[in-house]
Amino acid sequence: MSDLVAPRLRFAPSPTGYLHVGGARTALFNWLLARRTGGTFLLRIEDTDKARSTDDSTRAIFEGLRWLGLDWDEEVVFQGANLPRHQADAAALLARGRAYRCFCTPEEIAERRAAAEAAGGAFAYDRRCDHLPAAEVERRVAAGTPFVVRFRVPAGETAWDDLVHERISFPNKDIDDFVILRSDGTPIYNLAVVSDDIAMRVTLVMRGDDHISNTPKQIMLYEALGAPLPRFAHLPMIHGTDGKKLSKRHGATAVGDYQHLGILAPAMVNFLALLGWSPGGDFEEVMTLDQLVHAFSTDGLLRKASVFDPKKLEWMNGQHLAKLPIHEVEALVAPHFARAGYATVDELSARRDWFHHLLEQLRVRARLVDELVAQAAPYFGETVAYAPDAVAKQWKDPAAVRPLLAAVRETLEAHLDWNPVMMEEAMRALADAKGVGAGKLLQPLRVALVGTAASPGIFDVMVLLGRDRTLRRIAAAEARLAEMAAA
RNA sequence: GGCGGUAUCGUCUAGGGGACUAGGACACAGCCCUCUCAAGGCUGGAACACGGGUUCGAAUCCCGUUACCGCUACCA
Repeated sequence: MSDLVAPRLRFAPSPTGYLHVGGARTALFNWLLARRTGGTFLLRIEDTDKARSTDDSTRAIFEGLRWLGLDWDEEVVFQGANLPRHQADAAALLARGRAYRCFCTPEEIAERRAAAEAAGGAFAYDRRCDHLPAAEVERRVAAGTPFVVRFRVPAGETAWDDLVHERISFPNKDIDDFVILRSDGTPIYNLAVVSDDIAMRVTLVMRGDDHISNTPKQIMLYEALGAPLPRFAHLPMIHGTDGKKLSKRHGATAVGDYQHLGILAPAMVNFLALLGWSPGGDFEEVMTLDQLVHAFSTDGLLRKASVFDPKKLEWMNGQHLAKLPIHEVEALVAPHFARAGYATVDELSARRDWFHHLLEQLRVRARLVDELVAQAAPYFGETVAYAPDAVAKQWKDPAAVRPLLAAVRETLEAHLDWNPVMMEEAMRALADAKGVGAGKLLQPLRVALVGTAASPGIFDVMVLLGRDRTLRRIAAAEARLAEMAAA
């Protein structure tokens, strides 16, 4: 890592779907290293596959990165715009004799491949077009015969010192003379990537380890093009709970899915950072983006694929929800409250002290923003919905509960000073006077106030609700209990 | 099939020859706290894939086996 001085890194997704958690993690590591070392983080959209690339996907990638807080340096590069250079590089390779035209049709290749496989062997292009006399090649080109350009793989071995795997090497004999330019003149992935990485002066290529077998081909291309080699770092994959590559079968796989599920961006980033990387030793797992930047190093990169555990992500989210400065939580969740129809963001900020108090009470009890929003319902509006299970348990004997709640209401009505200490003293005194435990009073009261069996401390609930609304809700509960007793 | 990669609790991981009766976190179970639910604290069960080496000594080094993953396109 000591030789990584201000590296130029890039994240190069193809816009054929939403920003996947695996891609997000790759982007994150590139970004983290760039920010840690004072390097540069570039973004390139690999849209050369026109059939599968969409503008929607491109937008989703931008939005996903922005949501995570991963900002990129310099202008976004669209690979499709570099077609002329890709073709020029292919032509240069042809001119230098490092590549050759191949007139074999896709059908012929497929046939030979099938035959080789039927014979139990592996197919390898036999270089027959490389042996064509120059005059014959000229004749076919002049005649307009379609051709692809193949790279002539030299003899020997191709190896590199991977930042995560150390030395990896491939005997060149196992690598086919791969196509670099299609018959329609467009470049194949490996050529486009190398051409662009050279043009963008990328010095460290950090990507998924599914690219390991592309790497020797790319290294040969760099050498043939006379360009300096970048360093390579191949990150392990992220798998689903069943150990298989993450896919829709595993539920949410796009970062946008988690955003909508109520995961906070800092939690998502924190969770992703710890998949395939570790600061080493004993460390606090809950970290801010800033702490991640300071702790990040390629030394901590792991080789083993990891399993994406949604349970731990939720836990992580709960941790961030509970630890973030309250104003940040407000900014993050207020829009969700607005969407739930409770109040507008402006209305909430107009009652900021109250809202912060509410969030303080709710945030340790929720893991997802959606849960928090759902739990906030009783604090907005006049009425509450009584949950059947809570009613069945705490209002089991309506005839006995009603007078208790009436006594609670009367006691509270006698106090004008609406503070939790006073209320608690009064309630405990009342329980004593009635000869019951505090729970016998407070649990039915909780149902009356929020409609559920679980909530923040009941005295905080009353403060949050306010004196008048609290008293009205108790009265409403008494009425309801009277109906139940009569039924 | 060929080539490449990987292998520590169910999961994320610490570990770089003796400090390992293998540590932490998530999840799970129990207890404490307590007006409920969370949060928090404590406790518990739970792993070095297998077989050979090397060494006085191996989770750590080497080889093999097995399993899993990736690549093997005129996809990226």
